[in-house]
Amino acid sequence: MSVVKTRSLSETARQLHLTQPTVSLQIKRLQEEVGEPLISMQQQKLQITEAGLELFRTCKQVVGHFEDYQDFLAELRGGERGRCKIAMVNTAQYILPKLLGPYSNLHPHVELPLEIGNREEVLARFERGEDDIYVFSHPPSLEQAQAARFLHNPLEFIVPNNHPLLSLKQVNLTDLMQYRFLLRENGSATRMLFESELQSRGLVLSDGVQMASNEAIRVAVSSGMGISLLSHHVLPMGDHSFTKLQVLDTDIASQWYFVMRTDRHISHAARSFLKFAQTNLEQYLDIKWVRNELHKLNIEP
Amino acid sequence: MSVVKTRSLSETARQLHLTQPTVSLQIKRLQEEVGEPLISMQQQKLQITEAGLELFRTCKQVVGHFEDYQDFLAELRGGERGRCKIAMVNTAQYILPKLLGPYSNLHPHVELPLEIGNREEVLARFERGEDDIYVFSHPPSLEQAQAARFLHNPLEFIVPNNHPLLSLKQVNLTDLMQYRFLLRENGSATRMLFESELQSRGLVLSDGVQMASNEAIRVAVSSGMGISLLSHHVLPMGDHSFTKLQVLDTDIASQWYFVMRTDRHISHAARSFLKFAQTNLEQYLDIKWVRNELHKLNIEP
DNA sequence: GTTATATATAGATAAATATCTATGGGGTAG
DNA sequence: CTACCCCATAGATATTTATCTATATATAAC
Repeated sequence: MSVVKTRSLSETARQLHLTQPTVSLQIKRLQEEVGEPLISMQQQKLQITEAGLELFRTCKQVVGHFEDYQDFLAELRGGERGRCKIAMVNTAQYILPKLLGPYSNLHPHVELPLEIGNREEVLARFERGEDDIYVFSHPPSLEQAQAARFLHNPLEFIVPNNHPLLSLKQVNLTDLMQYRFLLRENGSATRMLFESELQSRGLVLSDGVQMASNEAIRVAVSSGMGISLLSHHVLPMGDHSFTKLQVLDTDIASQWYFVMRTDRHISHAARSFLKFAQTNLEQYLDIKWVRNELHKLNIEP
Repeated sequence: MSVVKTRSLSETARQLHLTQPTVSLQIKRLQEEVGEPLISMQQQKLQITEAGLELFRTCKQVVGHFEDYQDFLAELRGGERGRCKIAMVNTAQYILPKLLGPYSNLHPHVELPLEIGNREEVLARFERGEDDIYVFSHPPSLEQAQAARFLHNPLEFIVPNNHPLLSLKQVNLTDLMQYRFLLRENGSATRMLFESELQSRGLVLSDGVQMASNEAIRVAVSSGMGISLLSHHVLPMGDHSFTKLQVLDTDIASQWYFVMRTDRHISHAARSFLKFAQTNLEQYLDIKWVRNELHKLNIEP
């Protein structure tokens, strides 16, 4: 490269802190490799041949490509580019987009593929290490898991409008047992939490119906099919097709956690997203429920 | 590269006839060099990371550029591309384009810079080795020169229309001596030839005027300024503003030669042009004058 | 549980590579 | 004509590189 600019082997050697024979030999070998003369002497001046010039152009382009790659790496490292795969349990899909949206606007080149499943499915993904970040209500207590709470998740009882319970002055958990309960499938965090509450108080449901999604349950309650317990964050603000029920002696709540594997490499994009979350949780989520413990995650490089 | 396709280090090793540790180590070192993980294991399957994929793309492009360069070299070697610098004496500029035109159409990517000068100038260029091919009437007899005749160059006497000589039944060289002769500068091949002819016959010109170009001489003769001796090839066919004079006892002619240096690398384009000339001289030049001795040049690689 | 397969690591080695110093030849400029 | 600058070549050497064998580890298949 330098030879093309200086048109002199000796000068090149000086610039590169090499000796002249070294440069001479390098050029000679390069010519043998190419099979064509790359330079020629003309009136004691070194000329670059056509083949030499074209090789020079080729090399410039190649160097350009590697520089582009370095730029790509820089963006990757800065968290401006890359991929951050997130797997979350169903309930979280109502709340996480409030964070993902602003983040995605700030880092448009970061891919954010989302996986949504029930607890069991997300757990399986975690065990296979398919994603960068997992969102659980009840993080697995495996040693490869590091978890940090970020949001309080209060559960609320909902009943159809005009339900008999609404006419009572005050309602206790026991009062609810006689009604048909609509619940998510076994293993769902909400259901686990509810059932353990019942068990610890020695209560038993008289009638339970299993439904596949939070929306299905909400709509079913609205149409009088039964009563249920749902995450506060799942209930649309302006929806009056059902009624929230205050149950005096009961306060069931869980937390949401960001979970990561300790034994897997943390992608720059994931690191970048978590940092963003750590500093912006309060801004994008209802500050009433925010529980920012993201510092517990080991996200520094 | 193969790793990206096979998604397996062992399989790659088999395909490349290497052992698995070799591939493993190579990838490891590549990752250390890049400073980012390029592959990752996921459920026992090898995944390529973003950084890895981007590097793969970069490498494909780089390989592409070198393949382009190989194509360039192939064209260069086939004489379809490159440069063939030709320096010729003034007189030759009337005849050589008849060869250069068809050749250039056949090989549009070959650059054909032409240098035109008087004998002295072209000789200087030859000595400095500035061009690939030289065209002389009287090739230098240096040992670094190899020359091959390709065209007979008869010289013709021209006189103004209605010149007294035209009324003579027959004209001898001696008859011309009393008239003013228009001649090219000293060192011109035509002049050299003419003067040596005069000298060998003990003749002396009474009056000579030196002019810089063949055209100037032709026009000057037409306008009655004197008489001259010019190459047959310089005289336009349909021009009747002057008259050719048959001189009985005199037949002056020279030859045109392609000349090359033996001590310089012959460019593929030059080789290609000379081959073209060798096989097509008769087609593009008046066959009456062609003297094809190009086989004397050592133009095989 | 045993076997097979995939990747990772350590240690050894032969080949290739990048250098250097020393020297020779050709040409230019005092 | 001599000193100087340029490039070319030869010989020596130290480092780097590519590669192997042997072995360990983890997972999947039987």
